Amino acid sequence: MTQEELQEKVKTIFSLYLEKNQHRKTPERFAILKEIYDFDGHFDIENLYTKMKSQNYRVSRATLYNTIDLLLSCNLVRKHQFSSTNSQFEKSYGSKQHDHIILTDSGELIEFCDPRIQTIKKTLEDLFDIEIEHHTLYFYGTRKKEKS
Amino acid sequence: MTQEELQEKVKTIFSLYLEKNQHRKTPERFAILKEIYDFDGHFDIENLYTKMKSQNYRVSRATLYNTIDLLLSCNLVRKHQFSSTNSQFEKSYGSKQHDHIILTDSGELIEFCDPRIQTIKKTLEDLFDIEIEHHTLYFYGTRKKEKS
DNA sequence: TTCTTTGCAAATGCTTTGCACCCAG
DNA sequence: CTGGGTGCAAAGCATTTGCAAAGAA
Repeated sequence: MTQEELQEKVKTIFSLYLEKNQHRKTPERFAILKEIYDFDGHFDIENLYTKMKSQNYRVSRATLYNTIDLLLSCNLVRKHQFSSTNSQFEKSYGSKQHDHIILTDSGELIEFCDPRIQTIKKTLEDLFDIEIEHHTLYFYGTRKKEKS
Repeated sequence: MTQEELQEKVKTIFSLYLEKNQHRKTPERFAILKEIYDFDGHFDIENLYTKMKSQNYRVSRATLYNTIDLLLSCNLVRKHQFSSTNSQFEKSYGSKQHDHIILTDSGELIEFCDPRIQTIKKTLEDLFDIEIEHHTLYFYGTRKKEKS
């Protein structure tokens, strides 16, 4: 899928979601979606605000928070709490489900996929008779020191 | 281990930690540790503050935050971010390592242990040549609806 | 005595809210 | 037209910081 096809795809998904939930299709909402999907990696509200302001969008933080909530609801965006200060986000459509390792000394972020997390999920669903919608898994560690 | 023995044990651990790191052994620090270990389940700073105030302790939120940081450093307390609003804590010594399921409809919290998380950890350590200190794993879900 | 730690209050910073105006339906 | 959505500024709230006083070493 090209970047352009991805943009079209998520625009359609968002559009259908808004329709279904009787929310209006404002240009702001689609502009924000586009900016998010133009960007790779993690971002926070301030990043996004600055990025859009520098491109001469007229947008407010309130609308960013607002729209991100909608995008979370239709699973086009994922939310993270790496630190307790602010929330981080990333686009989620078209990218593999993954979890994170945070290297606490450097702040570096590693993404990984491990199928065993799905088997744990299944076990828990059966064991507790629940339906699991999503999960968050973070490992915190450091690079191994070389032996001297 | 009785509750009393547990209290003695963690007091000793904390004491040694403070010594080793050249922090002072103030009565406030031990009072806070005691209150935390007297309590079962999760709590936040406000809970703890109210609880201690109602027992006529003279204590400030600043000191609570401060002391909790020390207790986190010596692994006597664990920190959680269930929501993005505030941090939750729980005592960690003498209780099995466990992870959490959050039932988003009721707010109910389930604790579980799954050894497979340790095998994932090992895999990652080898794969990325890192040392993992700890992790957080939360599953978010709902009780299964009965078929009607 | 010395200098860390304390309580208090003010400050900070992310997020939410109130409100008048705007515009999608 | 109408009511939901927007930008802006103010308010909220958890956490951090500054500072004078207290007290551990």
